[in-house]
Amino acid sequence: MARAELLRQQSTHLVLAELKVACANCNVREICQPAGLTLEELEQLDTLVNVRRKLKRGDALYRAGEPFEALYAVRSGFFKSRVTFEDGRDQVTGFSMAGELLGMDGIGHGTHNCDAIALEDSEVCSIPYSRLEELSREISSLQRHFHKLMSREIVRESGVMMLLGAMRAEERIAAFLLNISQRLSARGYSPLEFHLRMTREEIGSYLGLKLETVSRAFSRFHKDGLIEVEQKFVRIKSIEGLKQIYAHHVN
Amino acid sequence: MARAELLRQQSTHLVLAELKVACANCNVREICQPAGLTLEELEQLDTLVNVRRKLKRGDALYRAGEPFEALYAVRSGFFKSRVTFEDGRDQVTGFSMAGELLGMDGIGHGTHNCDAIALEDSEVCSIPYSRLEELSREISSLQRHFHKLMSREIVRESGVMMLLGAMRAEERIAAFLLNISQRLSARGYSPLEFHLRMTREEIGSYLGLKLETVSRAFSRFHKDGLIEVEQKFVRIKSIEGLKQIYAHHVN
DNA sequence: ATTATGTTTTGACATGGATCAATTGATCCG
DNA sequence: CGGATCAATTGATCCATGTCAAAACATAAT
Repeated sequence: MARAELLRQQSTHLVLAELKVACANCNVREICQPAGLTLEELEQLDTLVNVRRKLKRGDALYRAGEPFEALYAVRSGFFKSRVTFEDGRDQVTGFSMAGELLGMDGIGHGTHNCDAIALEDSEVCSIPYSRLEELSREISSLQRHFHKLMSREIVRESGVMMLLGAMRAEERIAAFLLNISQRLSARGYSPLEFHLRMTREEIGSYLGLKLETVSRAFSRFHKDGLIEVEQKFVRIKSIEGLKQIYAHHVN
Repeated sequence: MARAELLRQQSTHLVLAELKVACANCNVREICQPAGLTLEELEQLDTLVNVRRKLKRGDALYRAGEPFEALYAVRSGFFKSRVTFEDGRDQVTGFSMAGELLGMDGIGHGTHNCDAIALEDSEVCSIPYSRLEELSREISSLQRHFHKLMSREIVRESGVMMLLGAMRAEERIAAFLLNISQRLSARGYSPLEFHLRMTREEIGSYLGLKLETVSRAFSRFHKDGLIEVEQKFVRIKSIEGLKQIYAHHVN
């Protein structure tokens, strides 16, 4: 065996070993590690999640139109997804934080349908889609898990349609804050204090509102004692108060 | 073998035979029959799509909260999907016509997330989900096909988010008409003349508008010579004109 | 057929959120 | 450090769409 080949193999083994350790310790296991895997299956999984990628704030993980090859598990950081219209208008379609899966829009037509932009320095694990297909034919719990993630994305989006189609400005913004709070909480962060990674304009785009309206709602909530805001830092003073904003509204 | 058991088997065979014929002639093959299947695989597929169900106008195919068991291929007819809010407000999240797949929202949490209501007498084939999982582990083209359908649902919904979040009333309605036209066309119907199966109110709910706004837009389009409308019947006089309504708008 | 119920159209008016504009405060960068 | 750029707040005004109401029309029920 040629010396170069030996070196390459060693280096590959090193990388795999590192990853194995990394995956075992990964704090965002919920994506790549469905429950009830055998040891053998776990080792196969190590061959699935194979490449890490670091992004700086503002970098695109992928862009609309690029060929689709992999899904991405967010390990750390924060992303927005955005679709752009022919005439230049765009719409933020979602925000993704650590532990969430990105890129499922690309499967249907083989090219990405939206841009995924890092809102802070971030790190993702890429999951080559063809390998995921193979493995999920062999490991039924992986298959089931993956289907659930896709379906939940569908459900998430109908929730946003509800926001956009049937709620008024302050309701949307209260729902938005509660949603962020709940997702952070599910990942072990404080549900009551957090830094928003996106601008008022990006929140507005996501919610179908102008940035001024978002800002005014924040001020209003502050005046009513529901939150404290200082730039991107938010402290929720009354979860219940926020919930009432839209629970309360009659028809 | 007991006589009853014999009878049951015969009857099962009969049903399967009927279905085989039906599936082979089915005009909405795009859901259940990915390209490139072997004969053997085709026979397996016959065991997948096993039950037909007829619905009258107004019937629910399923309702939010019901346990999820199957996906449904619309064979004929027309459905709306609808999510309902705690306080009673609801939002139409989509319309489904023959050849489209319904129910993918249920996979993620094991219960349906929305109601699917027949807007006219309709017929569906049900596809038990557990069987689909099994089969798509064996037939990779079926697996791939199913993943594409789910992904396209995600993409469809981001398109609706775009409508709701970034477009004005007349743009939304022009886009809606063009979308219906294009889907009918893809299924061999006239793209220029069709019956809307839903009310102005349902269109409005889907588009985040009030029924009066929908009605006024139709009148406006008629006045401008873009369409003819008579109740639920629509004739498109100028596809280009409709396209310009939103292509035209500058930021 | 006749009545009852639901759907659509159209007008008059109200309003929530957009737009325009000015100021202040952050953050980046040479 | 100092200027430049970007983000956020707040006020004043406007307008697209919602709301309310009435009439015409369509469909279903008796």
